[in-house]
Amino acid sequence: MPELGEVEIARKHLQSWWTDAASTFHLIDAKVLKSGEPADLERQISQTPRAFKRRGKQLWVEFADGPHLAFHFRMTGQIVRTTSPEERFSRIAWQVGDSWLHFVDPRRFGYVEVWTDSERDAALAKLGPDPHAADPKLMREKAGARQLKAALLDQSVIAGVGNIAFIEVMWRLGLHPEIKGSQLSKAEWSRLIQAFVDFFDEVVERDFSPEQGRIDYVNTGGTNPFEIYQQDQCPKCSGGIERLVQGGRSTYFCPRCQRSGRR
DNA sequence: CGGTCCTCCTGATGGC
DNA sequence: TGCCATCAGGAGGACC
Repeated sequence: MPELGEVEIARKHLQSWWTDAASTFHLIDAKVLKSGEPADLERQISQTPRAFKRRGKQLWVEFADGPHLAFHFRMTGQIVRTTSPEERFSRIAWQVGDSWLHFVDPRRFGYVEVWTDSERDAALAKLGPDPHAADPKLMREKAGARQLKAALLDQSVIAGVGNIAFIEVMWRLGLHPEIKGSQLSKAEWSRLIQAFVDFFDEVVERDFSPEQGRIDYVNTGGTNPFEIYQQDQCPKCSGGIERLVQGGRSTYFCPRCQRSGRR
């Protein structure tokens, strides 16, 4: 799944579900293995994991010995636990005890990589800090003259923010979505960063359950738990939500409640 | 540098 | 019912 909160939930799920070496392994769609050989993947997945780690939307698993396994979910990837080796859109399946774990990804934008230590370090070097570790002064510099949306979705500036988090947080702070980073003071940058920390904490608090086998949002027939994203009416003023497109991505916002920084 | 468009892929949804 | 357009949580690259 997509943003920091859902990836953190996937990390916690793997941690509670993948407690032993896999006994059976199926690489159902070899295309999802972006780097490394199928044999490398099978060898690692058949070991007992030592640590489950995450930065932003990047998840990886470390083992006592050998390379690491990295997961990136992009738009529609997620980790699912079932009792069957058959699962719709499963690209990789492995059996742990009585459970089957699946890397499920209908659109196949997501991928898995086998990482050496130096490959891991190189991948992480391209990512900015998680929101809780972000420095407002540095953030403001790295945002440059761009619109906030472009800067915040740039994973090298801050890691983990996606389209939904951007939309929800801008509404919470009353900021117009077309505002530029340079229009915000350092104090306002601090509030912005804290709002992302709060938003992602709430997602994990609301949606993580060790027993729950999957998460379904908006586009998969599930519910929409968000206040502005793909909504019609503003919860604050009851006015209509509007939609605009920035960099090819939809932005939903309330033109009455989000006037701050309006151009 | 910044903005826009396209691409990867497969589905759900709504209009006609 | 069928057909077509549009949109979808991400991100990299081409191009102006």
